[in-house]
Amino acid sequence: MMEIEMPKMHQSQQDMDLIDILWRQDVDLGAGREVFDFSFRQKEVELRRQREQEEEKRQQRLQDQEKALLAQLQLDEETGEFVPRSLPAQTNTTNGEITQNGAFAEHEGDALSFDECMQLLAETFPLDEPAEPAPPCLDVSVPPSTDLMMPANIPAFTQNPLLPGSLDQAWMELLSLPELQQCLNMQMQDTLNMDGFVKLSGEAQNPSYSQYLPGMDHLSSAQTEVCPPEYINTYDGSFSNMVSPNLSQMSLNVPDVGAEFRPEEFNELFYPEMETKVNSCPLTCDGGHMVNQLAEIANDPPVNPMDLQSFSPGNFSSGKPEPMVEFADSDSGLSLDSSPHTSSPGKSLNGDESFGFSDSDSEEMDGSPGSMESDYTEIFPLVYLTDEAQASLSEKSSAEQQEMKAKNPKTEPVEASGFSKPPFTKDKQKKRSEARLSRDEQRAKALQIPLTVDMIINLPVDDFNEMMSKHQLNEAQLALIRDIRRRGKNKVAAQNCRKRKMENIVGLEYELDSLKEEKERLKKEKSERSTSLREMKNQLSTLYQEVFGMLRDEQGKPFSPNEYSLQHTADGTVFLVPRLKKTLVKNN
DNA sequence: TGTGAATGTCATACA
DNA sequence: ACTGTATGACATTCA
Repeated sequence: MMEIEMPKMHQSQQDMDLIDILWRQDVDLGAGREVFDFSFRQKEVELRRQREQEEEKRQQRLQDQEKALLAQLQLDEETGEFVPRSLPAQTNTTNGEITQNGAFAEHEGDALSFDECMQLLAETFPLDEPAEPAPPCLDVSVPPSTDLMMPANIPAFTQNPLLPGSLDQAWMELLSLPELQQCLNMQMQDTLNMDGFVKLSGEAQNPSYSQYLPGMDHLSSAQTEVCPPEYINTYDGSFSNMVSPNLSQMSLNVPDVGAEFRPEEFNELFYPEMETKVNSCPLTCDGGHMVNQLAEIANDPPVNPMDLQSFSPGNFSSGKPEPMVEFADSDSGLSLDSSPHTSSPGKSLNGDESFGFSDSDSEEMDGSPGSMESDYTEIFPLVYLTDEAQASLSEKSSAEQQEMKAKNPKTEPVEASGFSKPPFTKDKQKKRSEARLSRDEQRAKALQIPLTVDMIINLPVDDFNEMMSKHQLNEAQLALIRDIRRRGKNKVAAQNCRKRKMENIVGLEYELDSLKEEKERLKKEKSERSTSLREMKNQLSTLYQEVFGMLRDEQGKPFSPNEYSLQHTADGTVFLVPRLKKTLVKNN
């Protein structure tokens, strides 16, 4: 339903992002999404003009870019993972292609500008270019249909991270992919040829990205191969500036915008298409035809699924063995609670959930079988983004993907070298905590919260409030910040609590041991005293008998023990007391 | 596959 | 009323 994305232009990027989020969340906005996009066409015109101007500049840069491309291709040859791809016949049209085109054609205004872009691209980057020695991505074994499908998907992911400044370069990167070029050409043709569009079915509108992710991975890895790390790195920092929630998911449209384009313009121009394409892809996959192809791609030896990690410019979480989960998440706008792993659906009160960033959602991500969220978050340390990011749902996924991607280059080499070795298995426990933290960071980034999680959690109340007042934050952002702060503090509190509990336990155990020792000591002392007392009594008895035996009466006779007894006073004086008399005395 | 440990998160009470 | 802290309970992940 929401898959048929209407052209979305914004009064402000933030507003539109919010609208987009709500839209994805099926929140009733009371009006069609296009209502919010009225400025789109106007901007499109502006973009068109700007593009023309920028075209010249881009032409100039073309040669340099081609050089870079060649270098990248060289890298591919070194890896040996990629086999030169034979360009599939453009006439080869798959369901997915049609769907994409249809979806693409859905937006009349967009279609026009896009056509121009495509033409421009075609002119700028002839198909024969990519036909260079080491066509990057796809293995020869990959079916042509796959090529058709994949370019639409992958390029978008790689594209996202591009910085405005390096956009043209990144674009060249993308263009270096034969599949992409083909796809672009096909789409252009289709766009020109197809007046109508294929209305997406419900299925299509509720895509299961997992189906084509393998292919994505494939391309991603290819892309990785193509792009030198340093080259990739150039995109990471600024990617946030131009990131559109959909961009991360979208496939190919990005490219033809001139390098001079500002990120906003870029997004505005292509966002609708991107989104449409994203949605359309699943439909294609649903068609079943593509599924097999994708499966083939996934199984394609040259490309290791984990190569995605190397996927640089911060788009995708492709590092995940099972991209499906990630997409499910990114797809959260479509079906947040659909996941069976949702720990507590509808539990969130803070609004995260409504934006697909709810805890439950996160849990879903983590908990999903095969989900590597925590793992890849570990691998891809958080990068704090600027304010320009979007607040849309898909944005979140894109943000995560970006992070993952950004981190990928680091882990990539190892994993790439050892395919058999399962990734993300080292220091998981340690990484896990990091991943947890980064999850909130991801949320914060997704909602373009201008504060770091660390700041949010650790700032004193006054400083925190001051910081909050410095930024204009919407409801969702405020809610998320509150949750992050609450969770962060509670996390620390829980850690302290457990620490104290353990300390208490240790202390009690120590005290118990001490008391046991004391008890033993006292028992031993008691025993000793008893022994001593017994000895003293014996000595006293002996002395008594000795003394008593020495006593004699007037007649020289010994006293009878039955009639007399010895008693002594406190001063040591001893008396011989008759027992009867003593008894009488006692009685008295 | 079951289990315990570690950790995060939530709910709640309290200061 | 709001915020922070403490803690029990539960969930998740991993070895």
